[in-house]
Amino acid sequence: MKSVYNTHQRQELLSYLQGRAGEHVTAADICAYFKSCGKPIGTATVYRQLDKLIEEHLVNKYIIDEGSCACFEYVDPEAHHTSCFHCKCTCCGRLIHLECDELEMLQKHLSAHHHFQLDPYRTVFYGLCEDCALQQEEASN
Amino acid sequence: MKSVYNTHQRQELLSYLQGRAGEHVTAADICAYFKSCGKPIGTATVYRQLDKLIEEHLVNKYIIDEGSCACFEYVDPEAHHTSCFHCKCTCCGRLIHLECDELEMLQKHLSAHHHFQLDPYRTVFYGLCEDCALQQEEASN
DNA sequence: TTGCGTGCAAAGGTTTTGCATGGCA
DNA sequence: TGCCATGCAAAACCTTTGCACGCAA
Repeated sequence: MKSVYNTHQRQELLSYLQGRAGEHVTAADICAYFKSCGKPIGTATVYRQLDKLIEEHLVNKYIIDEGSCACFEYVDPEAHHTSCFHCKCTCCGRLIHLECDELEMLQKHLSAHHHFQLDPYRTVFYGLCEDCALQQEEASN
Repeated sequence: MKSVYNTHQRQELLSYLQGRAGEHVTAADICAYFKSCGKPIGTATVYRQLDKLIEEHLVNKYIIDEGSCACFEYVDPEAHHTSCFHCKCTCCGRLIHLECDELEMLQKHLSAHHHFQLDPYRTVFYGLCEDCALQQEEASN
């Protein structure tokens, strides 16, 4: 039986993440934010709290690229969970966040026809974002 | 105009990867292998060559878990028809090749509705293969 | 009071980079 | 010859861990 202490840091962190629901935040972002606020939170504490919030299903963790850092995102436990997918531009590094029914279809299709249970948290679509695709077109002309 | 030098190290590395097509290998594995052969290849060289092979679409990179190291795997360029997608089981590491019209639909959908040009070579679907999904179900019962 | 949480610093691991040398074309 | 590739070591990077102290319950 593990009790959860409602520390000042935990409250601040959770509140910050809730305020950015729908955005991706890195551990470094979080540390930088609280530092700039004049109420810094230790890096280790941020990671430890994030781990706990993940276990409580209040936060999701996304591994976009190895070598770069992980992204975290608040998930509203009340909201009925829609699958969230990510597109990463291999050119500019931009990360695009998608919630789309068609993509849930993909999930069902893979399950029904290919017996593969897609994990949207791990899966990242790589390609070119709109801007970079346009730039490459222009460059080739 | 970038030319590719066919160095001794590149040949050895490619040959090693081809011999393990269908398996996933880490950079550390590669270094250890060549060291044990008495013809060691520098770590930096391994990473640099892998990057090049990835750009040439001769090798795919897989990120199973953050914190652990990336996996690499040879992909037969002949086997690449129009659109070939890869599914990687995050449990057993199995790699599944998919050719499916529905997945081409996905590509078109992302392009049309999200202005994102999907790169099928880079993109890997992560999730559970049939066997591992069944095992996890049994385990939870 | 109990024991979990915090912060700092140091360690851990993989990957990247600088620079001089080596080798392919 | 010109340029790319290599190797070594050091740096960079994110993340985890050890330990003493602080603080919620």
